[in-house]
Order: sequence, then C-alpha cells, then structure tokens
Amino acid sequence: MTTKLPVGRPATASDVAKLAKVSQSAVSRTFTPGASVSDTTRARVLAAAVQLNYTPNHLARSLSTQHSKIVGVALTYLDNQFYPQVLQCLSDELGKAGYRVLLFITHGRSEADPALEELLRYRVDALILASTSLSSRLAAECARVGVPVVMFNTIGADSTTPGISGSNELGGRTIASYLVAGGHQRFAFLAGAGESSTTREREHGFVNRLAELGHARLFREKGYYTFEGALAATRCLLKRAKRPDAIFCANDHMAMAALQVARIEFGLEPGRDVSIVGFDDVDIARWPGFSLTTYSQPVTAMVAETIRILRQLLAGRAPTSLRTQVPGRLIVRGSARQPTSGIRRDEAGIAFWEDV
Amino acid sequence: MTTKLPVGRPATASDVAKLAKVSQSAVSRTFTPGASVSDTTRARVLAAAVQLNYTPNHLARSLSTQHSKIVGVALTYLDNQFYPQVLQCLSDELGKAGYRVLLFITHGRSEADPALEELLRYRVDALILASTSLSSRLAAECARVGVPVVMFNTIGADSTTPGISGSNELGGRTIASYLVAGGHQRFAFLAGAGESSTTREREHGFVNRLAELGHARLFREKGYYTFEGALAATRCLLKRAKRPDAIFCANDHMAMAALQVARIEFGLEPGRDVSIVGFDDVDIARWPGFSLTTYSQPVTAMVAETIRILRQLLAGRAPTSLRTQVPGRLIVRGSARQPTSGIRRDEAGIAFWEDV
DNA sequence: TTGAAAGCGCTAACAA
DNA sequence: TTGTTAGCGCTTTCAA
Repeated sequence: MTTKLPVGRPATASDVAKLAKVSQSAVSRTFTPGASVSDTTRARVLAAAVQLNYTPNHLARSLSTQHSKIVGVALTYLDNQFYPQVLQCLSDELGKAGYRVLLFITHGRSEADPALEELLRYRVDALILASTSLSSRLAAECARVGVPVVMFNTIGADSTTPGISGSNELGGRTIASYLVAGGHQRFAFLAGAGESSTTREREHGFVNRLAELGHARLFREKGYYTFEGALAATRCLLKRAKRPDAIFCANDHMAMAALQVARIEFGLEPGRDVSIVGFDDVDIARWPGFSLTTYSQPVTAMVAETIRILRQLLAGRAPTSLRTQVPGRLIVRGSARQPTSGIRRDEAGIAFWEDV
Repeated sequence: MTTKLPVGRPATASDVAKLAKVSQSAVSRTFTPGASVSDTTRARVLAAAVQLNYTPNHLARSLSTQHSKIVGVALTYLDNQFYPQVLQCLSDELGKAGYRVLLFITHGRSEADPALEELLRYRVDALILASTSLSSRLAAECARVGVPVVMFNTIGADSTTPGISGSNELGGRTIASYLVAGGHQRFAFLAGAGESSTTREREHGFVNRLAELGHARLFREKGYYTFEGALAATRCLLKRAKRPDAIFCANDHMAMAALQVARIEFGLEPGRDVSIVGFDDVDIARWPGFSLTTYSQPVTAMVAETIRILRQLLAGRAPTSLRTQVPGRLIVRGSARQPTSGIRRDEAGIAFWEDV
C-alpha cells in the first residue's frame, strides 16, 4: 500500500506512469485540462498520483509552454498601507487567473537595482510595476525582451507602457472644489517626491481648480511620501504666522502624519481648526482616530483594470488603453470642514461629495 | 552591430553560443560562478550575451539543479501592519541569500486552501508559514514531500516543524509586571483567535505573572485579530460597571482599536484613565496619535533567525533548534500609566522597561 | 579548458 | 484514446 516516495525527491510524471503502467504522456494529459484521456486511464493515473503524492512541476512545464504562470510585482515600500492592500488584491486576482506573484521589493534605489535584473532570470510572464520611484528604464528593458509590463499608480516617461492610475487630476480638482465649498481661504499642498507623476497630477488638478475658483495654493512643502517627511513638512506649514486653513496631502500616508502633528503638536483639531485631506482612502483612513477625508483610489477596481490590461498583453494583443484612469470619489469624513451641501451617501452608507 | 533578438523569445544559451562560436556548455560555465572557463572564452561569451541581451533562465536551471531559488511565503492577511513589515524584511534577506519570494496570501480559509497546493507545483525550495491561522496540516504535507518549512510567529501542533516566535510567554509576564508596577488593579485581556498559539502563550504568561503578584485577569474578550473585532471587544470591556483599568491586547493591531474606542467612544485617555498595552511594536505604534506601549517582536531579528534556520534546512541539515524565541522588550510609551521606576533608555533613545 | 551528450520534468506533435 | 518522440533551456558528467 505504501509505496514510499524517495525522500527529498518529489515524484515525477514518469514515476506515476510507471506505477500506473501507462505512458508518461498519459500522465501529462491527465493533468492537462481538456486533454483527451479515457476515464479508465485517468483513474489509474490519478490513483498512482495520489499514492506517490505527485504534483506536476510547474517550472518544468514552463520550459515547453513558454509561460511560467508567474507575474513579477515590484514595489518600493510597504510602509504606506496602500501598497499592502494593492499587493493582497493583486495576489488574489492573479491567483484566480492562475498566476502567482513573485515579489520584488526594492528600496527606492530605483534605477540601478540589481534585484530587478533577476526578473528576467525568473522568466516572469509579466511585470507589474507598482511603485512611484521605479524607473521607466526598467519598463523599457522589459519591453525589449518581450516581457509585458503594466505600471500601477504611476506613469512612466515613455508612453508605450500601459499604466493604471486613480483619477489624480480630477481628484485634485475635486478636493479644491470641496475645500473652497467648505469656505477655506488659505491652501497648502503637501507634496510627495519631486518627480512622481502622481504628485504632479494631483497638484496640477488642485492648483488649476483653485485658480478657476479664484484661489491659489499659497504654500507647498515636500513630505517625500514618508511619514517622517510629512511630519516635518506639516510643522513647517503650521508654524507660519498666517498658517493654511486647508492642507491637501498627496497621499493618505502623509495625511496621517499631518493630522497628528496638527492635533498633538499644534492643538489644532482637524476638521475644525484646520482641514486635512488625503488621497487613496487606505483602510486605516476610516479609523475613528483619523476619520480622514480623502479622495479614493479604489484598489479593487484598479487591480481589476490592471488584470484586464495584463491579460490583453499576455494574450499577445495590444492593450486597448495605454492610460486607464479609475474613477475615485471624495470620501467625506471628519478631517476637513464640510460644505453645507453636496454630501450624499451611497448604498453602503459611505458619505461622499461630488462637484456640481 | 545590432543582432536583433527575435521578439518575444528571450535569447537562450545556444543563441549566445552560436554567436560567440563556442559550445553551449561554455556559455553555461561562464554564468556559473567558479566554473572553469578561459578568459578569452568568457569574454567572447559575455560579449555575445550582452549583444543578445541574454539572461540565464532560472527556471530551466532549476530542472537540473533541483532547486528553484524560490521560497514560498504564506500569509493570511496584510491588514495587520506587522505582516507587511515581516514580508519586506523577509524579501530583503532572502534576496541577499539569492532567493526570491513567491507570495501566497490566503484568506483564513486556512485548512482547505487550494492555492496552497500550488506551492508544490512551483517547487519552492522552502516554505515560510507566517500566518497564525495556517495549519500544521500543510506543514506536515510539505515535510512529507521534503519541502523544508519554518513557521514564523506561530507554532504548529506538531513539534517537528521549526518555528520562530517572539517571546510570547515572557512578554505576557513582563506586561503583567509592568502593569502591576504601574499600580493597576483590574486587568483585562483582549484575545486574538481561539486556537492561536501566540494568543495562548501571551495570555498564559500574563495570567501566571498576575497570579504570582496576587492579581487576576478579571476580564477576557476575543477580538479575533481584526480591527473591527477589537473595537467590539473593547466596547464590551469598557462599558462594564466596574471596568478594567488595564487592557493587554494580544497584538498591536487590536490595541490600536482599543485605544481609539477608549479615547473616542468612552472619553478615556489612554495612559491616564485606562492603560492599554499591545504586542509587536509595529511601526505605527510609535505614531504620536497612538504612542502605544507594547512588547516588541523585533522583525529584523526574527527574520534573521528564520533565515538561519532555513539555511540549515536548505543545506539538508537538521535545524539546530525547533523553537527559536527571539527576545523582545517592553517599549514604554504613553498608552499605559508608567511605574515610578525601572524605565531606561537605550542608545537610540528608546524607552523600555525591565522586570526586576 | 573545452565540446559532446545525457538528462532534469514536462508538453506537444505525430503515428498508431 | 494512446504511446513514441522530439524538444523546452539549462547543468553536469565524460572524454578529448
């Protein structure tokens, strides 16, 4: 009964074939969905497989099929909760599509990161670049060797790599409208890192809309997308003689810092004494201690779009869109003074605001 | 000059060999550290490789070498910031050791998760189970097929799988001592999920030490390791007629919830009106808005131990230890009333407390 | 130091 | 429906 498998050496298709007294290809076919095998053969193979604890070697398969069913996901840092959320969702959805995630966490050393060379060694079927500081150089390199790339939450300098993002520009505009509608007068922007496309677009929308409404972004500080950076930046902002009454932070992660500096170091209650708005709507933004008003980047929808584009690429087709912007909403919570009108609730009871 | 590589088909060793006018094995050797190749051959191969943009196919290599240089990391959820931190550190350290992380995020459906079967398909060289709710059944299964497994922050029911954990029991004891030293009288424990070994050990240490000091754990609620669960549990705790004056939460993630419920829903200021202590010392625990007193599980050290054990396993040796407990410290911050003595500071200025 | 050749575990024609 | 056979890209003897 117990055909002991040699320890340390997983059973192979040949082992199974031998035991089942069929050819090795019969085994292969049994494990290939939609291949033609008789019920009897399949049964015998399956029985032998169970006995030997056989599982097809995906890596070996990749040699003949030319696809590894592995997708590389490159991220810069997991401090900002947005990225763990993205990673989790990505892993789930790719899993459903039969792909596994091979993780590449770089450290902002971006350009010359040697780890990324490894991407190619592992013959990932595709690469998802979910990182603000990852270069388009890498994207270009992958394109050259024929590895499909899609950029998540960034856009590269080159416009040939498809990218998925939230509605940065519109989000910035909506936040401007919201803050003006809330009666604010003195606007500040807490920027991320210099070159990032997300910061640029969000600020662009914000500043433009403010201008349309007869206002200006009076102050600007850089938080470099880090918590500590945002702490410092907020201090700069709030210790001014005539301090801003509204701060739009380029992402939630930095908004959390701003919130805490205002409340704890300056005794300013967010939503009453100063308004703070973020971008992303990460899970913890709704924690009661933050109650952060923010423009959402719906992770599920963004990931769905990413997968959609990815599938096109994997199928060898050209992407139907090079720039997919997933709509978000201004989620109304307590960290920014609320306008008297325009706030609605969806079926789930989530309060949001729409510019008229 | 430009020998265009066929699009969609990365160059192979044979392509390079042909171009360099050497044998394919010469190419292989050039890319095998410590193989014997003449300088001239190497140079020609390298030149051809660059020209063709060649990178050795790691997957193909794994066929002959019997190792994939891939380590599976299984996690349940990334909401609790501890796990993203662990993942990042793990990815870094494994990277240094030449391994890549293949991600398996399950959803607490633990036992019967089909995705985990895939682990074997990908012939991971080893598996790191960093998840409270993952079963030892899986560990056993892997052991059976010869895949080394190490459990991170859990211990399985079977004692054959090596595990790395923080100092759960000692941590629980230290927290008890600390709270008693701080003059507390009414103790509560906010548990995680029922079966988890971490909760059990932490509570065990806590309760035992309390008893030694003439106290008892008066209340106990389950937070199921989730934020929402902890919100509810804390409400139960705090709305009692004679409510606890000290709550030890089984991890930081739940302690965050407790903190906010106390402050916002009950108007109790943590550290003054009620003391709340966590476990893990996640990054956000030191955010000014939380200032959470907590017993640390040093991620870097825990990961280092994990890698150490893993390497032994990968080398085919027996692990030097089946249960590695990494020491932590009681990090003193503001969420729990401080005893009058015993608080010290390390070189980095971090305040901690040691039981006498 | 080199090349030829076998084999790693699998898929996919191709015949039977 | 089956088995045979030829690769997939690489490593690793084994001779030369």
